[in-house]
Amino acid sequence: MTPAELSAQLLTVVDGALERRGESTLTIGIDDVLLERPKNREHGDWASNIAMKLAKPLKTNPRELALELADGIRSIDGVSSVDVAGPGFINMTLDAAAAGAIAKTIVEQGDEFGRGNLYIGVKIDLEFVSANPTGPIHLGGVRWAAVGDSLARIFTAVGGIVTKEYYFNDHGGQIDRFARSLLASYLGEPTPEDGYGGQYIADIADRIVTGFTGDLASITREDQQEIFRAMGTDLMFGDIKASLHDFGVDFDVYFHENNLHEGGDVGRAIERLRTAGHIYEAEGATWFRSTDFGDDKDRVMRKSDGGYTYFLPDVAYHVTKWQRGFGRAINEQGADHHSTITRVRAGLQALSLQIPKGWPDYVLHQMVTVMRSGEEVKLSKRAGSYVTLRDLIDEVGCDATRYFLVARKVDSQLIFDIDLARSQSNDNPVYYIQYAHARVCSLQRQLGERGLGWNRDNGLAQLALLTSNFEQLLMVELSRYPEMLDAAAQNLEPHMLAQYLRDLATAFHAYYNGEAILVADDNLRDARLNLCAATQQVLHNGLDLLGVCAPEKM
RNA sequence: GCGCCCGUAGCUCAGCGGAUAGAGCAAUUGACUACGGAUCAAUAGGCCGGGGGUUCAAAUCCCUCCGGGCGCACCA
Repeated sequence: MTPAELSAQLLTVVDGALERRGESTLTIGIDDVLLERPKNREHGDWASNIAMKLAKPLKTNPRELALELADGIRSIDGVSSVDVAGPGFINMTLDAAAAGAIAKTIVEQGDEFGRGNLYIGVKIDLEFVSANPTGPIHLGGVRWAAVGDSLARIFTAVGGIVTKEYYFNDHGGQIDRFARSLLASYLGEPTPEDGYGGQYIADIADRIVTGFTGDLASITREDQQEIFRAMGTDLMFGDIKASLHDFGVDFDVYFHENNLHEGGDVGRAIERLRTAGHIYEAEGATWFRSTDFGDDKDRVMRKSDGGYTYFLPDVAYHVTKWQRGFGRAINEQGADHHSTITRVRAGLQALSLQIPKGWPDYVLHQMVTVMRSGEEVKLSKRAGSYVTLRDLIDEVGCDATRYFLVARKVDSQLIFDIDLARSQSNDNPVYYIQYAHARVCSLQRQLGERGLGWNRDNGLAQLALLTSNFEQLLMVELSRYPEMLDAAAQNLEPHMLAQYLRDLATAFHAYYNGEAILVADDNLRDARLNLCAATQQVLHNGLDLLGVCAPEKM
C-alpha cells in the first residue's frame, strides 16, 4: 500500500463521517486529509490530525471524532491497527505484507523508482554559476554548481525538461579590468589600481604570449589589450568549463552576453521601453522608471559615457529565455546580487510581453565563509586569495565536496573549513552513505562465495516475513523517497535529498548490525536480500541525483 | 536609515504548525574470533537569541527588540 492509496482510503472514511452528520457544505480534499510519519515509532506507521482539524467546523470534540474515524479506518485493507492518542491523533499501523510491498515496488521499478510527474512536460531553464571569466571559479561558485546541478537532476527526475544554462559575461568593465591586468603583467607593470592580482594572471598572460602567433611587441597598446581581452577570457573560460566538467557539472547552453549586443536585443529592448514611455534622459544618462514597477529608485540603463549598465542586457537576456519557451526560469545566484531581482522583473513587466509578474524564479544562496588554520580566508580575486574548484577537487574530492555543499539549506551562510574537509574527509556523511551502498554489494558478493543463491521472486513473495523493528524502520524510510523528491523539487531545496540519504543509510546500518542478512532459512534470506536490494537501489538513485557515485567497494 | 537572509547541543547543521526538539563531530562507555568496525548500541549535553501576540497546538506563523551576514552605484 502506497501513501497515496492510504490517503485516498482515509478520505473515503472521512467523507462517510461527514455524510452521517448531514454535513454538505464542508468539502474535504485529498490534501486536507493530512497523513504524516510520526517521529516516534510507538505512534505507528502513519498518523493523521484530521480529527483535530475538523473538530472546530463540526463543533465536536476532537477525540470523539477521532474514535469514530478510527472505527472506519480499521476496516481498510492492509491496516492492522488503529489507535487514538493525545488530543486526537489517529495512529495507524500497517500489517507486514502491506508495509513490505514497498520493497517489491522498488525492486521492480529499479532506476525508475522515485521518478514522478510533478513537472511533467514543463520546460525549465535553470541558470547557475555564471561566474565572470576574470578568474578561476572559487568556493562560492562551487556551491552554486553543486546545488544547481543537483536541482537540475531532481527536476528531470520529476518530469521536467531542463536546460542548464551559463550566462557568460564577456562584456563590460570587469572584463576590461581583467584585460588591463593581463597586459600589465605582460609589460612588467604593477597591477592596475582596480585590477586583479594573483598568480593566475601571470600564468594566463604567459599562455597568451606563447599562444599568440603574431608579433605582440610591434602593435599598439590598444591592440595588445584587445588581444589579451579576447584570448584571456577564452582561456579563463576554458579553465572554468574544464574544472566544472571534472566536478561533474556540464551545461546545455553557454549564453554569451556579446550576442545580446551584436544581435540587437539590447537595442530593441531599449526602443520598446522608450516607446512605452518608461524611460527618460537626465544628467546625461538614460534612466528606466523602475519605480513604476515597485523598485525603490529609478535605474540608469545607459551611462553618460554611452555604455550600458548590466541591467538592460540582463533584461534583454531574460526576454530571450521567455521567447525560447521556458514557462519556468530559475536563476541561482548569490545573496550579494539579490537586488537585481526586483529590477529584472520590473524591466520585463515594462516590456508588456505578457510575462507573469513573478517570472523568473530565484534561488538565492548566502555567502560561504572559508576557514583555514582557524582563520577566515577573505576571498578576493583582486588580492589573489581564494580557494578554487580545482583545489577542492584535488584536496577534498568531488563526492565529499558536492555532498557537503548540497547538504545545507541555501539560505544559511555556511562555513567551509578547509583543514577539516581535508583531514577528516572520512567523516563526511557522504562516505557513510556510500558505505551503506557498498555493504549491500558486498553481501551480494558474499552470496556466491558461500555457495548460496538469491531467488528474487521467492523473496518478493516472502516480504511479509520482514517484521523486525529494524526492517519496519528501513521500509518506512524507503517509502518516503518519492514524496521527499517531490518536496525537494517543489521547494527548490536539494538539501532535503542529502539529508534523506543519510537517514536512509542510518536505517540500513542499524539493520545490518542488528540482524544477520545471510541466514540459513531460504525464505527469510531471500526476503531480506530483496529489502537490501531495494535499499541499494534507492541509495543509487538518490546519490545519482546529487552527482555522487555509488561505489560497489570502498 | 531602508530591504533580503540567518540566530536551535561545545562545534557544523537538520526540523519550519502537531504528540518527549534531532543528526554528525567533539566527550564518556560498551558491542559479536564478524554478512567489510569508513559500522552499531548507550550516556551526557538545549528556557530552539529576548519579549509580546495568533492557535486546541508555535523552534515553526505575525509584531517588536537584540545580535550577525549581504545589498542599497552612471560595478556585475
